Amino acid sequence: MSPDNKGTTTRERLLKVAETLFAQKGYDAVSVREITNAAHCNLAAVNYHFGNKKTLYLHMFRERWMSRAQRIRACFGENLAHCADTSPASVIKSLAEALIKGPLTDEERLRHFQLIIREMTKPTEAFEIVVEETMKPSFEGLEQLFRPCLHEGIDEERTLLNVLSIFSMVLYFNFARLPVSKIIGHAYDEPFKDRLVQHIVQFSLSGMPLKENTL
Amino acid sequence: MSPDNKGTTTRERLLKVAETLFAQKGYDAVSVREITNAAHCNLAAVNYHFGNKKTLYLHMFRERWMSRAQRIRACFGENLAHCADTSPASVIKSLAEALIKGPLTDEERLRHFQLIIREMTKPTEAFEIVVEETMKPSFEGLEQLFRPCLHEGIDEERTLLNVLSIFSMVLYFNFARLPVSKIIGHAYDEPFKDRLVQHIVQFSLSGMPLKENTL
DNA sequence: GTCTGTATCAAACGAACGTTTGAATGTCAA
DNA sequence: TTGACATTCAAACGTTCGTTTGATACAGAC
Repeated sequence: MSPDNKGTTTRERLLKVAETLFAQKGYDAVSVREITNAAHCNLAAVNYHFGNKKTLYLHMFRERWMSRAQRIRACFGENLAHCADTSPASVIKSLAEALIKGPLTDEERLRHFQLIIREMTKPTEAFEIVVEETMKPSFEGLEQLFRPCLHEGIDEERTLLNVLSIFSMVLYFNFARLPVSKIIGHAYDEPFKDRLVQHIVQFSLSGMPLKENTL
Repeated sequence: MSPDNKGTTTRERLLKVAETLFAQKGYDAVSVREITNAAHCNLAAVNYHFGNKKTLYLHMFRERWMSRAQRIRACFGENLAHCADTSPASVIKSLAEALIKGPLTDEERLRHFQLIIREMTKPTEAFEIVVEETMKPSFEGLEQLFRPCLHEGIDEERTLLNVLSIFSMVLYFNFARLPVSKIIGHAYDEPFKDRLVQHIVQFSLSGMPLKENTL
């Protein structure tokens, strides 16, 4: 047994290994044999604990991905609570920091966004759950936070477009590390993440049609 | 033979069908049999014309994807030429229109961005080519167009981050149609695309640290 | 001890995969 | 008409896939 497998059940190891492999390679490119080998268990374990490969994937998404999304949302809430106000500047900064520097390790964050990108590109049953339980509530929450600070003429759709645009940047800078690194010419280190947060906050903030007295 | 296959060679049909299927399902999820059935030719045709499945994919990317990227770049150039100046407003508008309303049909555009997202998520040999021959030149060209209009203190990295942010929005709103449609509550019709272009231009423009006299 | 249920295992299942083969076509110059 | 070449075809190749099976090990209850 490798050291990171001590004290864990076969079920937990399967979920953990499956998440890493599915994120790296995609559902179809990962075989059950590859998963069970990496989890140091028998081939039949997937069928015993989860019924089949597809159900393993869905359980992984529900039990691991969703809880991580929850941790990010909680971190956003804490960040915002530490701010003096709920101005758009505070909201965007709290959001960008939660997503880019937040509670996840670099590896976790990479996996997290790889998985959701794969779901967006080729949706499974997991996608519906994510949209309804994570994305919609998040976006509507943000929309309500921003609304009082936007000009009265701005309708809901335009507000949502603003939120989606912020989200698109966060998503892109997280999952497209490879091309971004190649284009900017250096790695994704901590100082760069700081610059990234700063950039997203500044870029998004000035991109929004704010009233003048709301920073 | 279906009507859209008249007057085409087996090779061309294979490339076309392969592109659609690879974009929809991803490389691993598409079998050679599925491709050759859809192309109305024999199973062995892939091996005869391209050697193997992987080489078919690479040829498809080189011959079809790259040429489409070229068409988009050409459209951007034409859009910009029709403008009175090369101000950031003109550049961003020309870019957003080329990418969102440009020379591609809706289907082509969907496939185009699905394919590049797949390459970003799980790079193959095709990815290196795209970065070097399409993305880098495009981004550096945009960076040079923007540079004279930005404050002197802005270094190259921040300029690139601005360009990448614009790109991230375009990319997101093209490939993530499904979640976007669900969140905004209606389809991706022509009026919405107009609103999208308008939004991206306005959002990006005010997000950039421009000198005051450059619109 | 015996029984019961949980968990793991090696081995095999049929199906689908990418690829290869060799014969059967059609085409066109000699 | 013949020969050379390009293309298509049905059939089979060996491999890997997801899944199933039946035996085995081991716990705690009675």
